[in-house]
Order: sequence, then structure tokens, then C-alpha cells
Amino acid sequence: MIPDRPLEVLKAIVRDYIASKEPVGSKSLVERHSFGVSAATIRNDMAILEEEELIVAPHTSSGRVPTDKGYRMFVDQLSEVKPLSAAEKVAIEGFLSKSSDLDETLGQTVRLLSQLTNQVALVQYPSLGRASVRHIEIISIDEKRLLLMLITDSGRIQQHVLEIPGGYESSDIEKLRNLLNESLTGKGLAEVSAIAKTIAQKATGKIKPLAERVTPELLALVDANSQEKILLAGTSNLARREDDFPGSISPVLEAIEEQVVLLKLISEMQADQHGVSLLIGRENSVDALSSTSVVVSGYENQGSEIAKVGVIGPTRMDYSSNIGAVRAVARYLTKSLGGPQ
Amino acid sequence: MIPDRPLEVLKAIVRDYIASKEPVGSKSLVERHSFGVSAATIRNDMAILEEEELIVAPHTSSGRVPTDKGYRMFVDQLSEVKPLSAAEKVAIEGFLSKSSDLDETLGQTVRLLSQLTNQVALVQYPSLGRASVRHIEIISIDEKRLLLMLITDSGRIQQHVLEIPGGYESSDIEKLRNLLNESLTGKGLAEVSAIAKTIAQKATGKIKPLAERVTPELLALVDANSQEKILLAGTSNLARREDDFPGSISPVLEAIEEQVVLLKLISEMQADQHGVSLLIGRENSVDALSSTSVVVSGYENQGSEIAKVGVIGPTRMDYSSNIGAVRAVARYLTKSLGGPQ
DNA sequence: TATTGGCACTCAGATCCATTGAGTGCTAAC
DNA sequence: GTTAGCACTCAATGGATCTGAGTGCCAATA
Repeated sequence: MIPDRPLEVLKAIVRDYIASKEPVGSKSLVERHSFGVSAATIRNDMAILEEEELIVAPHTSSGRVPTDKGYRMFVDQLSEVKPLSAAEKVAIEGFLSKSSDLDETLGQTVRLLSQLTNQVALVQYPSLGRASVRHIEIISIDEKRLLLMLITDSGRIQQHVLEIPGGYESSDIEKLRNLLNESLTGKGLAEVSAIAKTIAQKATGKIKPLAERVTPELLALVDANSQEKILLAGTSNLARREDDFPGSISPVLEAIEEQVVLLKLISEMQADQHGVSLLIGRENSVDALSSTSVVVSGYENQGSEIAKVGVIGPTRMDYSSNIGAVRAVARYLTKSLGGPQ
Repeated sequence: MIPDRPLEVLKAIVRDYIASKEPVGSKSLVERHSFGVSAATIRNDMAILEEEELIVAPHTSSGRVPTDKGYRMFVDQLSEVKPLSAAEKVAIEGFLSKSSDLDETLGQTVRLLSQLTNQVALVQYPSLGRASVRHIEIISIDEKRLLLMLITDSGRIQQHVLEIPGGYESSDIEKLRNLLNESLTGKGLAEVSAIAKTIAQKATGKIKPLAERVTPELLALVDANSQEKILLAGTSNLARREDDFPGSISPVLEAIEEQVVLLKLISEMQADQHGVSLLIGRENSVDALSSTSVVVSGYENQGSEIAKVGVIGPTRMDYSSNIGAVRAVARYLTKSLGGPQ
């Protein structure tokens, strides 16, 4: 166990390093903080921290820098996160009062969060996995094309245009639509697959071929698209902090553009303290992201978490503010989704 | 007018500089190309080019680098663009055979183009301005919410969820839908505004309040959303070429994320040679983009240009390949949109 | 036992300087 | 118009040296 003062020293090192980007030494520590002891004593404490691999020296006899483990201990010790400023609250409230359209809401959320934190912000679309069907719609676009739509209870709308080479009767469309909705509305997406198949079989007469054409597409909407989706904003915020990344930022940007990787990453994160969950540096398994940290929080609909929202930035980030912002935005997002229901 | 050999020298300088990123000097020029004259002669030619501000020396007595004007002359002289490789054609063809859904098509297009060119690719959504209404749909989501959809003849789908605090009758919805479609289908978006207003007035009885609630939202879809939209891909490709940008890339990335700026830029571009249009370096008016070039081409639907597709990258880019790729992708996109019509 | 002042030691980074070499501009000859 | 020759320029390179922040350790102190 780490004694008290060394722990305070660690916190001071993290804070100073975040603020200055310079490795911090014993002397500047005693100058900036009032520990009531001399630099030599701080040095002894730093030796303990180094022993525990909470800090390292970039080169012999230079200041110390927190390790991933050091940052981790720092955030775990964080008793309170920085509250939002009045201006920030106004910004969030202002945005909250907007539309009830899921796409718009998420788009605004991600931009808001990126501005609030000056980091890359991300919002995961509500996962289709746990959702259920609210409505299925089939719309005639022209003689040979239909638009198939799937609306889930989380408000997510999936759509796909499909062609019916032989054309169709609009009355058949209506029958099929009713049939689908009667059987599927309210059902969980996991069940749709089984049910839809029986529909195609049960269908009789003229609508049978149509059903056989449409149901696979419906499954494709559920299935191929239940692959999750992420919205990003503020990528340039990462670039602005280029020197926080060893070689070049470009592999980092590449990794972030790779939605699959990001999704895997955040879906494995479990909320810990403050309802927020973080991965610091190499705690995540993606090599290119070894000098970034991810801060996410879940947001809810009808009482259960449906997806995540958060930021990603250099390991050397202001955890306190970012945790605060992510948590606040997640809450407001939950409220915003819950409201109009 | 620039004599013949100096022009050839310019081309060689551009090509060598693009390939090597090193300022190119007279000696290496005569080595790599067979001009049949000595280095001293080439130096005289280079003096002419420098006189015309087609090339500059980064510092006294170093090789020369093309200016924006030099690149411009180079591309204007370009008689033929580099044809796509077989593999590239396969990639395009493979993608062509896909879906007829506009969103998907554009999404795939932009990713394809970014991979093909290793640049940031962009696709502009078909502008609503010149489009006409194909279909208007109103879908019931739950007791108090409707989904209003606008489908245009370019295949673009706009949607918005709206709340009807007092609820509604589904028969009214159907009446309103029919009313809207009868009056608006086939009409240009510019006309929608006027017509929709008269609809709200003409509406009688129970559907009048509903019409008064819905038509403004419809206009909002046409209007606020006829603000154009751009899809980007491959932002990290820019980062990979960081050293082509003087200070930092981050202002460049910021400018590119700023859709409004980009839209203004590309909408002012007029196709010149090869059906492709370019802006080189400071030819564009955005300061942050002064060391980037933009290559775009229009794509068509039903014979008229509906939007643009292209790439943006460092001024020191391989114009020949990029022009070829952009042109090819624009053509295939046109074909792909025209096909299912 | 914890703390402290003192001191030798280390090493990254800044500064200075000489060297190198690719490349130029000019001139006189072809 | 072209070319060889030559003096000149200057960024980049690679020591060599200096500097200072910072360490580690020890003996003295509370």
C-alpha cells in the first residue's frame, strides 16, 4: 500500500504534467505545492512511486512522468470530478431543448461533447441487439422499387431500397405491411429472424413472392445492420495535440476511423466509478491507441443502458474535466431520450 | 509564351518533386531524363521558369520546387491521365454491382475513392435545390409521434420525427398523406414552399390542424436541409502526409471538417478539362487550405449534374492518378445512379 | 525512524563551429 | 544557342562543449 504523502505527490505530478507537458522534478513540486517538507523528502517519496511503477523517468536524472498505472491510480483516487461551468451547462441545456429525432440528437450530442472537451467525441447508436420492433413500413418509391424501413423502440431508423424486378401491386404491399407489423411489432430483434421466416412460409397467394423477397431484406436490416454504428466528431482536436503522440498521429487517426475496432473497445468497457468507465493507455488492446485514453459512459432509454457516449484523447488528458463532461452529457442524453417517450 | 524544352523541364521538375519531395536541381534532372543537353542549358531553362514564377528556390542555391502556378501549368498541359490499373477497375466494378440505396452507394463511393487515391475523399449529396419530390410519406410511430419523410427523385431521403401533443387519427394521417402527394409529387423543391402553404389553407375539417402542424416541418425538411451535405472518408490519409504541411496539419483537418467551407469551395468549381476541375494551392480562398489541392468532378442523374465527388490532398500530389481516379469514380457513380432508374 | 542539507554525478538540449556537398550564377569559349 | 569551368552560397551534418535541471546517496539532525 502506498502511504499518504507519496499518493499526494503522485497526484501533484499528474496534475503538473498534464498542465505543462514537462517531466516534473522534486524541486518544482515543492515550489508549486506546499507539502511542508523539503525536496529531498519528496525525492524519497518519488523513489517509492518509481518502485511501484507509477512514474518513470524518460531518461536518467530528469523529471518524472506518470505511467499508465500512475494515471490509473490517479483517476481511481479522484473523489470528485470538475463540475461544469455555467457556460457549459447553458450549452448543454440549449441543445437539450431541441428535436426529438434520434439522428439529429446524436449528431448534436457528439459535436457538443467534442466542443466541451476539446477531444474526439464519439456516440454509439443504440444497439439493435436489445431493441424491439416499434414499426415496420414499406413505401412505394416507383413502379419497381420499394423502401423498407425498420423503426425500433430506441428510435433508430434503418432503411433500405429494394428492387422488385417484376413490379408489384400496391394492395399487396399493404397486406404485407399489415402482416409484418401484426407479427413483429413489439418483438425483440433477436426474435425477428425466426418469426419472419414463418411469415414468408405462411404467406399465401399473390403476396407470397413479395414476402419472400422482402423478408430476407428485413433480416438484413436487423442482422447486417445490428452491426453497431458510431458517430465521431472533432477529429482535428487530436491533431492539435500531435506532440502527445510519439511518432506520428496518423496511425492513431486510422485506428479511430476504424469503427469496428472502436466498437469492440467500448463495448467491453464496464462502468466503474461515477458511472463512467475509462481505459488508460495500454489498458486497451489496440496497439495504435497505446498512448490514448478512452472515457465513456452509458446512456439509457427506459431504464436500461442502450449504448455509450464518450471521448478519446491523449493519455495526458485532463481526466477530471473529461469525466465530468462525459457524465453530464450522458445524463442529458438519457433525459433527452426519455423525455418524449 | 514558354518555349518547348523549358516546358518539358517544368514537367520533369513537377514529376520528380512529387516523387521525391526533394527540391530538384539541374544535375539530377539531366541524369534522370534524357534531354540531350547539358546541365548548364537546363539551368538556363530553369532561369526562364523562375522568371515566370513557375518554380522557386526554397533557399538560394538549392534545387527548385514548383509553385502553385507551376502545378497549374503542369496539369493544364496534362494530355492524358494515368489510366486505372486492372485491380482498381475490379474494385470499382465490384462496388458498382451493389445496392441501389443512395446512402449506401455514396458511403461506399467515398470510401472507395479514398482507398484508390490515398487521399481524403469527399462526396456531396445530390443537392435538393434542383431535385423534385418523388414521394412524401407520413408514418405513425406511436400515439403522439409521426415520422415525416421526403423522398426526392435523386433518391435522397430526408426524415424527421415530429410530435403531435394532442395525438391524431390514423385516418387523418392517410388523408393528409394523399393530399400532400397529390399536390406535390413531381414538383420541384423550389415550388414546394408556395404549394404547401396553400395546402394548409385549403385543408378542411379535422385534418386542418394536422396540416398546419405538418407542412412547416415539411418546409423545414426542404429548406433547412437543402443546405447541402458532404460525406468524407480517409481523413487519416492527410495525416500520413503531415510533412507536406508547413506548421501543423491540425488547421487543415479543422478546415476540412467544416462542411460549410468545403461546400462553398467545391460548389464554385467549374469542370474544365477531362470533365474534372481542380483548385491548386492558393487558388482556393480558404487560408488553412493554402497548401492543399482539390480535385472534383460532377456526377449526374438523368443527364444533369446533381453533385460533386472528389479528393483533397497536399498540393504535392500525383495529379495524374488522382484526376484519373476521380473521373472514373464519378462516371461509375453516374452509371450506378442511372442504372436502376 | 523520518527528514534534511550537501554534494558529486548524469545527461538532454542548447550553442557554436567547421565541414560537406548539392546546386547555383556567371563568364568565356565553342 | 550551348557548354565547360569555376567561384560562391548555404542548408544540413556532425562533432565538441557548455549548461542546468534533476537525481541518488550519505552523513547529520530532530
